[in-house]
Amino acid sequence: MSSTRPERVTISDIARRLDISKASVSYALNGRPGVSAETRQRVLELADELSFHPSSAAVALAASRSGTIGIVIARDPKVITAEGFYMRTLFGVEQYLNEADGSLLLRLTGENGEDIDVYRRWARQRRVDGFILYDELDDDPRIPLLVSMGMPCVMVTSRDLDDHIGRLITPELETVTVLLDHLNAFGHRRIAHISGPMSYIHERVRADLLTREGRRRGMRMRHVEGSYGYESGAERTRHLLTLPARSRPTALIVGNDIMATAALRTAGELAIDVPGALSIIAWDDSVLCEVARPRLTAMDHGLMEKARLATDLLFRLIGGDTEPHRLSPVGTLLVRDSTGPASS
Amino acid sequence: MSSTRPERVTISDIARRLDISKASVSYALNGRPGVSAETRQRVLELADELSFHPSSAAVALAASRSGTIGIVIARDPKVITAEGFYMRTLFGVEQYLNEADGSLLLRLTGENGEDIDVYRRWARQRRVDGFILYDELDDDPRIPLLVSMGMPCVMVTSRDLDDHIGRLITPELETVTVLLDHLNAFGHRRIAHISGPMSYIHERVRADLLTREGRRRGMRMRHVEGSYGYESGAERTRHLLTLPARSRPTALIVGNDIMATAALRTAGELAIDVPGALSIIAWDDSVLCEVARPRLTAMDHGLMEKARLATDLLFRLIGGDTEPHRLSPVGTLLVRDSTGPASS
DNA sequence: CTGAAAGCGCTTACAG
DNA sequence: CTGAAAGCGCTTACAG
Repeated sequence: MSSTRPERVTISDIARRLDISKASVSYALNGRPGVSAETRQRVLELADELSFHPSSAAVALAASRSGTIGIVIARDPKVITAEGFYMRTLFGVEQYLNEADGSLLLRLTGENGEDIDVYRRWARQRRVDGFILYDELDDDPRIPLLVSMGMPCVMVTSRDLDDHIGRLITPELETVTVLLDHLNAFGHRRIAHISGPMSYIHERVRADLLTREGRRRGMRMRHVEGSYGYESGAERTRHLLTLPARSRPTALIVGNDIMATAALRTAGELAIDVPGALSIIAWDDSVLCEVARPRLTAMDHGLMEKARLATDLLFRLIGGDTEPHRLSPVGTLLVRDSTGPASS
Repeated sequence: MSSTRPERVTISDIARRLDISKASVSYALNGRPGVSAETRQRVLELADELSFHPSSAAVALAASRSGTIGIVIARDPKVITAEGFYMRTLFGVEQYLNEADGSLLLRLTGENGEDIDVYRRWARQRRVDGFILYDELDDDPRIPLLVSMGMPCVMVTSRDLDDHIGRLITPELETVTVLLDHLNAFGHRRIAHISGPMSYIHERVRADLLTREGRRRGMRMRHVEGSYGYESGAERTRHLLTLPARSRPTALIVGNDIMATAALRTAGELAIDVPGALSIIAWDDSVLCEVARPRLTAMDHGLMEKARLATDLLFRLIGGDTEPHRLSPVGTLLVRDSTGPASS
């Protein structure tokens, strides 16, 4: 490819040119004690001049840390590319990494459990220093696996469990409260929740809280499970909106932006006015929600900030911190045009 | 975090237990000649039993290849999270990587040129074996930088240049032909192109080809530059649709899905019927196009397949291949509801 | 504050 | 076919 020889600059080169030991160069470069201020200065200058960057492999091998974290996403490509959820999340992670000079090893697998092998391999290979985990499952197999290998990890989840992994916990009750209060103020009494797959802990937590808190407010709550996909959202909505008038919901809380968009379209096809005859809320905001007509009321969960917090927590754990749980901030309801007074 | 000691298994362990040399273990594991079939077999079995995975750092250091490729995306987070372009692309890369057992180091930077530092650092650190580059610029600074460091790279681009880096070239002429023929068949004579930033080579190539090929067909072509963002798409559309009737376009070719959605909305606001009075084509397909009403006619460029090809090409280059240019397949026009016969 | 040395876990000529 | 040995480029006790 290239005619120029890519001459590697190593700490040996720097040591030789400065006539000091490699150890001193290393100490100077890493800001460790053990060198005089003057020596440190000279090393830093020469390193800069030669635009020296340490071999990541050598550092990783010697110090047994790679400076990189891993994220493995096991989701249907179709949904994931449409949702924007993960892209925002990745951006948040990257913002942190850009400052901390860490890096991200990313793997997108299908949803057939191939992910677990990737975790095992990366951990064994010491390719990463730790993982951020999403989409917690019941008896999630990743947790015992990674714990047994001594791999630090942070689960971004809705459940607070004392299992000694890091957890960034989404305060779902607060979200549920915001949503229900919003609908309550509009006088809605019959509310349906179209969730994502109940195999995800966070969906179960949301469904449970929604049911409990809705009933506490005297609402009639109904829950149906969706898959996050467009078709599934459309189908569930059609089912709900063709129920007998007296049990038909006047408001829909929909698990993601795609299904919420589907719900909106389906209402349109059934000639049901939104928000006149039906209110719709999307659990996650995105361009889809902005661009829909009427624009969809949605929760902004501050995904980038959340991801940044998760990354920070993981780096602390890797650094030896022992306080692994943290609460992520409450989101904001973006009240747009798809919610209004109850009709019946 | 964990109470269990994560006992590393190394090739020394395997060598000791089998009473052979580390070299033999290495040869056996890597499928190299130099060991008897029987020894190889025993090594493989024991490795499997101990679920041995070589330290990636040690391999990288000794063999000076990391098995990972780098992608640095320098784009506005807002656009990137909405577009779905990159998420599809990443999925294509990952599909290849899942099979080739490679990995992806990903960095999302802003668009202020911070990316170049990341390229330099990763190359110097030998963190990656090569890069896939997107969004080629005029006199793109990444090319001389990476070439001078002997870093293999593949530019996914629209321009065929003989500069000895890998290039996966999109056949833009074919796309332009498909789009114009489609509009031509509907009798459109006045066509406007809302492009992305002209600083990108691919946008320039498209604008030039569109102008040339349109004129060759006797069409009146007009080009305006957008930013890929929603507002920009809306603003440009408003401008075009409020031109005097005789120069007002009857069809819009819009540089991405977001701006196309904006164009559709804006037409709606101006009470211009789509496709009755105006046809709209999106350059890139996405859920946004599917979900819009009317559904947007759009090009499906087979982004996943393209990304897979790019990754394959890069791996070949890393492996020493010397045929760095390749054509990516032509896309398909998804004819939906936003295009129809010209009105005037 | 500084240097000599061992070691991280592999790969790769080089001899047998 | 097999083994002993050097080396990849760092870090990190350990002595001075």
